[in-house]
Amino acid sequence: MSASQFSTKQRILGAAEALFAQHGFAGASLRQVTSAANVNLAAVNYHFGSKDNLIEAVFRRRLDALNARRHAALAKVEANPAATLEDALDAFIRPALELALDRQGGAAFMRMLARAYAEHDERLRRFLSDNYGHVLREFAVVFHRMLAHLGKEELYWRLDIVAGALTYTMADFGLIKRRAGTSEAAHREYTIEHLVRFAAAGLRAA
Amino acid sequence: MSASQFSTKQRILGAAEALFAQHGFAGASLRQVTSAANVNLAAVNYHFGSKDNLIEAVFRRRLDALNARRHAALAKVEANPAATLEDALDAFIRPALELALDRQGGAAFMRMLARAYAEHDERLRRFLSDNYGHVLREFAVVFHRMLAHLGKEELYWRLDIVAGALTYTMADFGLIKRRAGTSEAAHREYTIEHLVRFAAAGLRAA
DNA sequence: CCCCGTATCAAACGAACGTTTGAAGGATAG
DNA sequence: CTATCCTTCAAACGTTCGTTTGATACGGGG
Repeated sequence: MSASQFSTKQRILGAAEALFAQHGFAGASLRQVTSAANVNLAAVNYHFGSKDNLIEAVFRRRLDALNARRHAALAKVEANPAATLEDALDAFIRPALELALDRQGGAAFMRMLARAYAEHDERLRRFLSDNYGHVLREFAVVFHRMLAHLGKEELYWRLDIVAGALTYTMADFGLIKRRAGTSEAAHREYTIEHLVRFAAAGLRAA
Repeated sequence: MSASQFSTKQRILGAAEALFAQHGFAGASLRQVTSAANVNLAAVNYHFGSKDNLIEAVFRRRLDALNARRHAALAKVEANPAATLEDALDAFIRPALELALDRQGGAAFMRMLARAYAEHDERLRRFLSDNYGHVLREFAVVFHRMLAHLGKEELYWRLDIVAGALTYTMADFGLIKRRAGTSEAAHREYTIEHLVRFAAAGLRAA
């Protein structure tokens, strides 16, 4: 049979991620997911309990690592007295972009994340805020220190735009083919550099 | 009865817009829509033919006017030899923000638009591109002239970010309460000015 | 008056949904 | 070998979905 080397749980998570990215949480059915994962329909409820729990598990699988890497990168920025706004933005962007460009469904995950961001679903927002909000708040503190000339209201409003722009853009990156003749590493650095410059210009604008 | 002053068709369009914004196209059912609109379930298929046609009608009702206003504003920019990048961005942003801040469901429409943008649905993309893409291409030409120092690839990529950021942000504006003591007009101008400056800084960044 | 096109209605259609059930497999420990 | 636990399976549960149907009411033009 075509069952892959991965466990039932992992196959479900991978298929769900891809289908949620493509059709949304309401639009992708458990029958589509289990069929794509080559597992029985009942396996979802056996391993995850419910569709909602499956959705949370799909987030958790990637966000635990992403959040940890962002946190570590930000800690290095905070330890460096000469760190710039660009360094802080790099700490935010680089882990996400590396995830978006990996070969194991990371691109699908970023598209799913962008959809979730746009959905404004209250249950999902609370889940994300409760489990991963603290790192984002750490970033907000650092940005506040680096952009002290902006009022708190003005800063939050700009961070909102930047976060939205970055989420949108990185979600698209898995889809954009890179320029011919460039290595993946070069493509990643090129992209990060431009995203950082773009975001920094917007945040600093008088 | 509580039937409003509007026709059955208009009541369906209004209810669908609000519910699509909140729950998405797959997540909002025709039973929810017709119940909120106080019309019979069969009215949707009678007046619009299908759910997909209803979705297109909801877009058409707002986008015809929005696109026309953007086109007119851009024509003024093109007629003015001294026009700046900020003027062109204003022509793009102002009509959308006025729509987002109107009192007749415009905020819901912008949220719906942002969701559609994030969904990457092929059918919907083709519908939007076929019906409203020509004005966006006109904007691209103007931006290309005003940012001649950027390569074509670089320009498109930045426009992509800016369009995403603006879509996201304007979708949120209907939800953000304005600062106390400011008139709606002042709030709108304040917002437009900052969005324009933010976008211009990102587009021009070296 | 009757007719006819428009509009609304309750009711039902088959299909697809998330979830549950109970039996069958398959590995491991005693 | 038997007993036990974890996993998988086909089948069915009740609900909700988009859509269709046929009857009913309404409103001018012949």
